[in-house]
Amino acid sequence: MKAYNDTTYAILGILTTDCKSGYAIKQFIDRSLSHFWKISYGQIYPTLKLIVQEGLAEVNVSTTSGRSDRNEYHLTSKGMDTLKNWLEQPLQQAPVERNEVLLKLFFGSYQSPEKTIAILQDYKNRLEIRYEMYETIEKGIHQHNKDEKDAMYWLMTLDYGKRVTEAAIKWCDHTLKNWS
Amino acid sequence: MKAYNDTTYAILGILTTDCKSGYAIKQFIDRSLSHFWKISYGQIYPTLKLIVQEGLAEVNVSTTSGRSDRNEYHLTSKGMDTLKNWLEQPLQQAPVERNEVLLKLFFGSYQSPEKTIAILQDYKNRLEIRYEMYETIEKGIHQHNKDEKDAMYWLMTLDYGKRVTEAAIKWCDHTLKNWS
DNA sequence: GCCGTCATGTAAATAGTTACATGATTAA
DNA sequence: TTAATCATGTAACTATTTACATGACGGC
Repeated sequence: MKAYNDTTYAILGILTTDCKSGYAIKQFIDRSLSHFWKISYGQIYPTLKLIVQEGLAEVNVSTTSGRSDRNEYHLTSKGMDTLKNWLEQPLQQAPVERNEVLLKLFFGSYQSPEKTIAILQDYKNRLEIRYEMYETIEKGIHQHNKDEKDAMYWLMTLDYGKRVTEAAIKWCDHTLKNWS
Repeated sequence: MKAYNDTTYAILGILTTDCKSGYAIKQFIDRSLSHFWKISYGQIYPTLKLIVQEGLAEVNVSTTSGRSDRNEYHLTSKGMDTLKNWLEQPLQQAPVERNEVLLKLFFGSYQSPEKTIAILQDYKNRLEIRYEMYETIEKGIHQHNKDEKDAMYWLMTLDYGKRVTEAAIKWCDHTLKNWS
């Protein structure tokens, strides 16, 4: 079976929900997937074109009064098979997360401790904002998608985000404490 | 002050250690930086060329008997200033870590629970291997770089890796328990 | 009339990996 | 002599972001 990149599979997956247009996909990603996957329009539209070319989805124009026309993409059975096949494949080598904070900290001896502390404090603030965002998304799922069979899986990914973010916040606290 | 990409700053930072050639930089990254930053030769050599063009380092050929000639790069004061200036800059918007496991889990309802469990188990194994790698690097720093002023900072980045990985492992356990 | 949202798309630039090419030295 | 390590580099490809271009509709 032909292989595609993960971004293509992400879009195939989203097309199983009721997000069917490029615009709706972008919104879905920003609202529900953004803690572990981001895609820009510059990737979405060309990828949708590819998906149709490959026969993984069919497109039809939906005209709703009071709205711009939208292209609706519907998975074909070939598209669904392709998605399921990818789900079954073993994990690829995990790409290393590039962490700008750690990179700066690594060379911290060329900087005053005050500056390093400021960076850590800033990072901690960002992590806390992120944690709150996860909780907001979580509440949204509990309220609006409680019955959906997908909801449980979506909540698991959020739980991951919360746990890892919490550990990072604790590391900030611990590291900051070593200086005071 | 002119801006470069983070990979360029990473290389400038490494040139402050006693790794002075492209080959030595690659080894240093693979041994000490690989848990949060990876760079391939395809980036290192062109970037070193750029660094010299920009006057951030000077190159001279070192001939050691019984070794191939190696190009040694030495930071200029302009290079050192550029590094220090970057260290002081506030953090950029943190790029989202793309996580293939979470992406597959997100669409887990299109797969049998057994397959999902297998993916989580596989992920947990990888995380455990990664955790052990961190401990190995940590021991190496304790033994060989104890006196270096950088060592403390290097250990902090490893502590981050360990804490975050531990949290991810616990999430795997917790998520797997929900199915059994 | 203007702003926000809905909606689709492309071009150029940037970033990064992979595969390839080359060649010296050393130890088994 | 052959494999491993040291050493440098490029070309092609893949991935991705950013900035731009366009336009409709609804509400203030």
